Amino acid sequence: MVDHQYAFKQFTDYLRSEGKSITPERLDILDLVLHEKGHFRIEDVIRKNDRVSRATIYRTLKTIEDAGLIKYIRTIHDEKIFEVVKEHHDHMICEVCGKIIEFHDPDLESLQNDICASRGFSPTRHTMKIFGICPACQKHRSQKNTPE
Amino acid sequence: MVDHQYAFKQFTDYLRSEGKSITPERLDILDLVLHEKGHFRIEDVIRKNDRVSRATIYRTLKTIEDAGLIKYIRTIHDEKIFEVVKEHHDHMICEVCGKIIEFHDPDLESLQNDICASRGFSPTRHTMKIFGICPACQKHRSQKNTPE
DNA sequence: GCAATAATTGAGAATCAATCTCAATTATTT
DNA sequence: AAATAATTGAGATTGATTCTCAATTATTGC
Repeated sequence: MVDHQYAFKQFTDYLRSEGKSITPERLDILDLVLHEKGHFRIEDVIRKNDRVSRATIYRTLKTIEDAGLIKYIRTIHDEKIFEVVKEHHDHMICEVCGKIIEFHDPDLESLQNDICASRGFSPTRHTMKIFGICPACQKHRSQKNTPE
Repeated sequence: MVDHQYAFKQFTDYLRSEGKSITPERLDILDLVLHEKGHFRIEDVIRKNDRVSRATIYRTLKTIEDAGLIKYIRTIHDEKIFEVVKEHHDHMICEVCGKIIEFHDPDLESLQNDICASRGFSPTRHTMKIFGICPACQKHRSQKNTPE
């Protein structure tokens, strides 16, 4: 879980450092976003909020993203899915049910650094997505295919 | 480089297996795509082709993608960039000049399989993008920042 | 090869997410 | 509290992509 108070401080610090105003709209959207469980879409934010305009929601999500508090990934169907940034992690995406599983592997991180170093590339960040079938969907499948 | 003749066979086989027609439009687009050097955008195909309609280009690129001959990645600016599928590889993307560097690392592949196995996830494919600064842009930067 | 059938194409309309415009409003600065 | 600067909202606009459907072309069965 993310510390809301800390996130708000990070956000307001960011806004001040950029000479941007601290507005109720921006704080409302951040609050809404922090209360989202896991992953959410822009339309979720638009639907759940009856006060802030669509344009401001788009603008504000970009601002929150610039502040480093949220980021998005793309599903197989090219949908933008946002999430609150916690510690760095990568994603497994189930092709059957769409479930997004987060994982982190230190070996993967160091291997990536090695790969970059050997090619003179200076990495700032990366994304890795593994598509496949999650454990639950594997079970369903084998049940379906196994006659009794 | 990709063997064009083999690619055409793979494409026509795919079309037949799906009950789809083999049309000059489809073959033209595949031919154009195979002649693209490296990475290309849909608008490149639209511009370079004066015969086939925009709608058919969109439809056909999707068909060629379904046939497994091309795929796309997203840049930092969310642009769709297509490429002809060769052996599997991942990407480094320069945040300064936009250059796309392909790489392949067997250790990375086996590590991914290990990670999936330990979580009961059955992988079908993955994408990995490392964002950062390419060797050439690093050189430019250090030159700029170094007074003479 | 030829008719019957099925699939594809093109032109432009439609859609959809995202962005822009600009006057009205609100936050910040002094 | 006034002056200044930034933001907001409503709706228009954009731009990429998809859809529609009549006309065209490919495939199938003889």
